[in-house]
Amino acid sequence: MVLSAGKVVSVELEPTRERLGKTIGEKFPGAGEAAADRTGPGKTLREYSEGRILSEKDIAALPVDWDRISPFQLKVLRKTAKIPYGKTATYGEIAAEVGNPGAARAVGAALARNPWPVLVPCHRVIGKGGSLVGFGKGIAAKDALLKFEERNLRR
DNA sequence: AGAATGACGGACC
DNA sequence: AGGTCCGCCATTC
Repeated sequence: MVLSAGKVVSVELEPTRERLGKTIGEKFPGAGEAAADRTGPGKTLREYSEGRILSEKDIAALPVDWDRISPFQLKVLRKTAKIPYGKTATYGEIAAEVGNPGAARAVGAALARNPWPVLVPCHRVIGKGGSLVGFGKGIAAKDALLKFEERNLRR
């Protein structure tokens, strides 16, 4: 996870120092790393990984730099943030909900550049009919995240 | 300004 | 089920 001016700028599923360094250096000069902070986004991400069921409120509470993204992507991310833990929505549904029915493909493009994967639960957006379509870290990772959430809900 | 680019979706085979 | 083709839409170069 990378913070810039106290706001979440990037989240890595399996961060390596090389990747973080690359992200920080190339995309967000001046940003700092907050992988293990005890409060704020780092804490939220850690709790998620430990199985805590995050609510929409938890996501909304993140000090996210909403200015860095386009108006359309902003709408898509906000709508995505409302998908309940363990539930899923389709690209087409998100498109319709942000007022651009038919822009399913564009929704995919917007989510593909989600600066805060996992925290803004883009892994809960799937293809119509339940197909898992793509995911930045791979279909397997997407599947794993959904299974992970199902398990936690059943506990 | 125009063309290329996808984490879509629907039609068809 | 799986593969191709094509129309869509926001973004990027």
